[in-house]
Amino acid sequence: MTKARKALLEVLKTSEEPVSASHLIKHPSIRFDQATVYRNLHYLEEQGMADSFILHCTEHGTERYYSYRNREDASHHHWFHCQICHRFIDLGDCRYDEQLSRWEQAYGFTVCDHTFFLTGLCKACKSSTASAN
Amino acid sequence: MTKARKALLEVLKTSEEPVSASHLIKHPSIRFDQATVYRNLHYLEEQGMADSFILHCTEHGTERYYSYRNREDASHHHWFHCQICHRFIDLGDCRYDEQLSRWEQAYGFTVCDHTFFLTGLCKACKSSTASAN
DNA sequence: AATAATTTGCGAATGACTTGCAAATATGAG
DNA sequence: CTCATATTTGCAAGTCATTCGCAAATTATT
Repeated sequence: MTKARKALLEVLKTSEEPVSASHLIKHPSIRFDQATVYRNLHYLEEQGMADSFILHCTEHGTERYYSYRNREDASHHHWFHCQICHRFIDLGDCRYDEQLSRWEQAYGFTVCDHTFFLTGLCKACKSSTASAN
Repeated sequence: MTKARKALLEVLKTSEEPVSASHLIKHPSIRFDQATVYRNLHYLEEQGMADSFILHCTEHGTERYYSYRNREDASHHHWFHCQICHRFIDLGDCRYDEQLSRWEQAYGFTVCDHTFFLTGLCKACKSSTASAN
C-alpha cells in the first residue's frame, strides 16, 4: 500500500462525514497531486475500502463524496445533507437489503449498487432560518 | 409558456424513461441551443413539472436525468438502471414518505428532497452475459 | 401596436475529473 | 540488500457536462 493510499484511507477513516475529492486535495495530510487522489479514490472503492455517491450541493456543486468502508462487514451508511450548512447527518446502516431482493425477484434484474440520500434543512439551520417569517 | 418549454415538456411526457440533457439536445424535436435546454430544464423542475437525479454510467458519464412530473399529484418514481444496456426500469411510485417522516422526527431535520436509484444488470443483459463463464 | 420583461443563441468560461508520459517508488527474486 | 520489473506519481494538457454574459429575438403588457 502506497503512501498516498494510506493517507487517503486515514482521512476517510477518521472523518465523521463523507468527503469530496476536492476536500481531500486541500487536506493538509494529503500532499499529492489531484490525479493521484482521484486515481486512488477509485482504487480504494474498487477494493471495497471506500464507498461513494454523487451529490449536488448549491455551494460545492456536483461532486462525488467518499467514506470509509470496512471490507469485512458489508455495511454502508446513508446520509442526510443540509442545504444550508452543508453538513451530513449519518442515518445509520443501510436497511434496504430485503427491499432490494424483493425488487430483484419482481423484475429479474440483479442489483449491483444503489444510491440513497436525503437533502433538506437540519434542525439548527431550520431555527436560524426561522427569522425569514 | 415558450416553444422551448413546450417542446421539452412534450418529450419528457412521452418518454418511458428519464432522459439526460445531452439526449434532449440531440432530440429531433428539440431544436434549441444547449444553454436553452439546460435553463429550461431547471425552470421545469422549479415549477414542479419535472423531476431529476444525477447518475453516473460507464457509457454516458455523469449526467442529470429528467422525467415528467404531474404537478397535481406529488408522486415521483424511482428507477433501476442497467449497467450494460443503459436502459431504465420503472420501480413505481416512491414509497418512502413514512420512512422519511420517521427520520425527520428522529433527527429534527426537514427533508426537502431525496435521491434513490438502483444500478445493476437487467434480466436480458444477465443472460446474454452468462457466456462469460 | 408600442413598450417592458423575459428568453434565446452564441461563444466563451467553469469546474470536476481524466489521461499520456517520463520520473519516482514499490515489490520481490536471488 | 540489490538489481530488475511492475506499479504509481506528478505534471500539464485534455474532456465533458453545465453555466454565463450579452445582444438579438420573442413574449407579455398596456
